[in-house]
Amino acid sequence: MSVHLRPGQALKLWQGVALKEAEEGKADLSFRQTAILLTIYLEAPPHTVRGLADRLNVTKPVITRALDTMGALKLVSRHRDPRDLRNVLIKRTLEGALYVERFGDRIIAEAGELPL
Amino acid sequence: MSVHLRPGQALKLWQGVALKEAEEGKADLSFRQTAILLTIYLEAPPHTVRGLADRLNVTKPVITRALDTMGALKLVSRHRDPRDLRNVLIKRTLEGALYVERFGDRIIAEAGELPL
DNA sequence: CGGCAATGATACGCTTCCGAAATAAATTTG
DNA sequence: CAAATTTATTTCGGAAGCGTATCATTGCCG
Repeated sequence: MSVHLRPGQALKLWQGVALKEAEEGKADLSFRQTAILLTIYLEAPPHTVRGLADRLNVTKPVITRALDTMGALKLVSRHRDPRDLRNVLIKRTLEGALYVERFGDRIIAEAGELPL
Repeated sequence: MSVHLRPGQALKLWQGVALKEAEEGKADLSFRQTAILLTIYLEAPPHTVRGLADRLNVTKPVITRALDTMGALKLVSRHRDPRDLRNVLIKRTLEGALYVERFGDRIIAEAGELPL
């Protein structure tokens, strides 16, 4: 049983989630920010500024700024790496985990309402 | 055959699309902008500023500004309604249609690569 | 030790975006 | 026709984002 989507379904799914997120969302994250957040929460640590910048093919200030805003929203946190003080390790937070979980639920709910 | 997603799959799907869009995307649209764009392209016209503002539960200047930037990207166009000159009708463009179509394809491609 | 590389943050000028309020134009209503 | 309503835009001060370039700190290695 693989995940099959027709074009109309895929776009409708995305629209539904974007609509709900835009309506009540505190965040209004961009594609970049969303990619950063989900990468932190879905891929294995450790996550560093450099690593995320390479992963996303963007410059380091982009990551720094995204971490600033997401940090203010308590979605992620930063800690200096004790083993190499140049590094900053990006850690997950309880709030961030809840946000991501709720986001996943929203996608699933939208998918379930798609016309067949 | 309904569209079923498990939490991990849903989030991985979103991450994959967001990653690709962030990597090579010219736009880096926010949730709001994405919702506006997809609503214009998926729902039946006519679309007006007021209508979109109500649909998204945001203020009108938000729509005006989004149309400014998306218009600059040629993703949508604006035309005065000849039957009521107060209204602005938002129309689809060729570029926008191609963008949305390509976006749908990207979602489908990501969905197809999801682990089962 | 001393120079060099690597890492993350910051500065700069600019663009975009925000919400709230004010404005401009067109239509409807009394 | 004048007044009130509707629609979209503009303005305001302020926040946040961008890319490029530069800094400060840390580690590495000869």
